[in-house]
Amino acid sequence: MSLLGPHVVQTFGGGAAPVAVDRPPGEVGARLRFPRDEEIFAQDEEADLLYRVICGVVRTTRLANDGRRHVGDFYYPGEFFGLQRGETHRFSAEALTDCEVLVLRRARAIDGDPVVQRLIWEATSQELERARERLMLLGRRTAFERVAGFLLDAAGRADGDPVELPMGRQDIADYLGLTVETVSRMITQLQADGAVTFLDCRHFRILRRAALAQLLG
Amino acid sequence: MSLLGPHVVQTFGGGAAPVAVDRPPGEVGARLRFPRDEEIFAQDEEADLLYRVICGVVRTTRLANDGRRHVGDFYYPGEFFGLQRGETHRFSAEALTDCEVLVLRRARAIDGDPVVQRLIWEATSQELERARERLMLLGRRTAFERVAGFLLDAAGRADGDPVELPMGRQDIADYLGLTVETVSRMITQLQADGAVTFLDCRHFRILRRAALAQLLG
DNA sequence: CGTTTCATTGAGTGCGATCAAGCCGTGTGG
DNA sequence: CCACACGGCTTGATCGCACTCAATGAAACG
Repeated sequence: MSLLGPHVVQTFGGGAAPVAVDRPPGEVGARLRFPRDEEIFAQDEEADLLYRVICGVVRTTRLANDGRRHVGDFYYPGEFFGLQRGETHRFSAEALTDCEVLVLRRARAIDGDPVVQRLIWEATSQELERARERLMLLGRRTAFERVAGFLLDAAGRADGDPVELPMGRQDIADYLGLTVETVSRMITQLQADGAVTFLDCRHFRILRRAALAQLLG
Repeated sequence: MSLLGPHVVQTFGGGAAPVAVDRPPGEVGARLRFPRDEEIFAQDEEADLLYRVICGVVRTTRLANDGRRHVGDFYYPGEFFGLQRGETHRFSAEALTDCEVLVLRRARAIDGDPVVQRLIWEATSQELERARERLMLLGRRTAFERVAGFLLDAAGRADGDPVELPMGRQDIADYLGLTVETVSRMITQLQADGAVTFLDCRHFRILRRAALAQLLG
C-alpha cells in the first residue's frame, strides 16, 4: 500500500513538476527528483511531510519581513530535513544541485514503527546539536573563524579531493551571518595564510587542517 | 500523559495525588532540589540523564577553550533540558534560582513508552525551533533588536507584572553574543524610546509590545 | 560576442568591543 | 548605625572589525 497518493506528487514544484521515480511497492515513501534551483517546499507551506536527501544537496532558507535572508542549513545525502513540530514550514527548501529526495508522511512516520520514530528523534537531535554549534559560531566568533569553520565542516560532509562547494558566496554569507564581501576577503586571507587553496571559486583543498581545527578549539 | 505533565510534582509530593498513576514512580524519575548557583551537571560529564524543570530557572553554559563563555539557554518550569544524542554533555547546567528538577534515566525514557518517546521528540523539536530562531537573531539582528527580542521572550516565558529577570547582565550578554556594556546601553535606549521600563535591574514592564514585535518581524 | 551574474578588491563608515571610570545596592565588621 | 569593601550595573571615550558603497575582474549563458 502506498503511503503517498499521486496527488501529493503533483503538489510539488508547481508548473515544472518533478518526476516521481520508481517506487517499489514495499517502500515507505516516494522518491522525487528535483532539478537545480527548484523549490522543494515553501516557507509557510503546510508541513505534513518529511524529507531525506538521497543524492544532491538541499538548502533551506528564510526571508525576514525586512528582506534580510537567512540560510537555515545545507543537507547532504542521508540527512533529513523538514523536521519540525509546527504545522507550517518556517523555512523554504530548494535543490542546490540536481537532487533525489525521499518523501514521507510525517504523522505516519512519527506515530508508526518505533524504529523509525527513534531514527527521526536522532536526526532531530543531531540537527539540534548542529544548531547549537552554529550558535556558538555566530555569537562568539570572528568572520575569519566562521569562514574557517565553514570550510572545515564542508570538507567533512562532502569528502572528496578537492572538496566541492555546491553553494555560492551569497549562500555562505547568509549562512554565517556575514556579507559576500567579507566571506570573499576571509577566503583570500585563509589562502594567504596557507591554510587552504582554491582551484576555482567552488573547489578547494585544506592544507593545514590542524591549524584550522585549533583555531576553532 | 499525566506521568510527565506539568502537575507531576503532585504525584511525588506525598500530598494529595489526584492523578491516577498507572506506573510505579520509580520508572519515572526522582525529584531533586538545587539551591541557587548550584551545578546540576557539568560540561563533558556523562549524559545518561534527562531533566525537567519543576520550579525555578535553569541555565546551561559552555566554556570555549579560549575562555569565551556561551550561554546555551534558560529553562523554565515544564521545560526539558539535557536533551541530546551524544554520550557526554556539551554544556553544563546550573540552577539560576533555587530549583526543583525532575530527573529521568535517558535510556529508559527513550526506549520505553512510545508516548514518552513522542513527548521527548516534541521537546527536542521545540528546542530546535528555539535554536533556529536564535540563529536568525545572532546572524542577522543588531544589538538593539537582540535585546528587544530577549525581553519580549522573557516576558512571554515568565509572565508576571512586572516581569522578573532571573539572570544577570553577563548571562544575557553571553546568551545574545554581546558584551555587558552593550546590553546595558540597549536597555537604556529601549527605556528612552519608551518601549520598556525597568523598576530595578531585574524587574521590567513592556510598554509598547506591538512596536517591539514589529521590530522583530 | 555581448550580456548577465557572481566573485574579488578597494575606500570609507559605523556599530559594537574594549578600556576606564563612576554608580549603586548589598553585605560585613567595627 | 555607619564605614567600608565588593560585585554588578551604567556611562563615557576610543578603537577596530565587519558593513556599505563602488569598481573591476572573471565566468556562465544566450
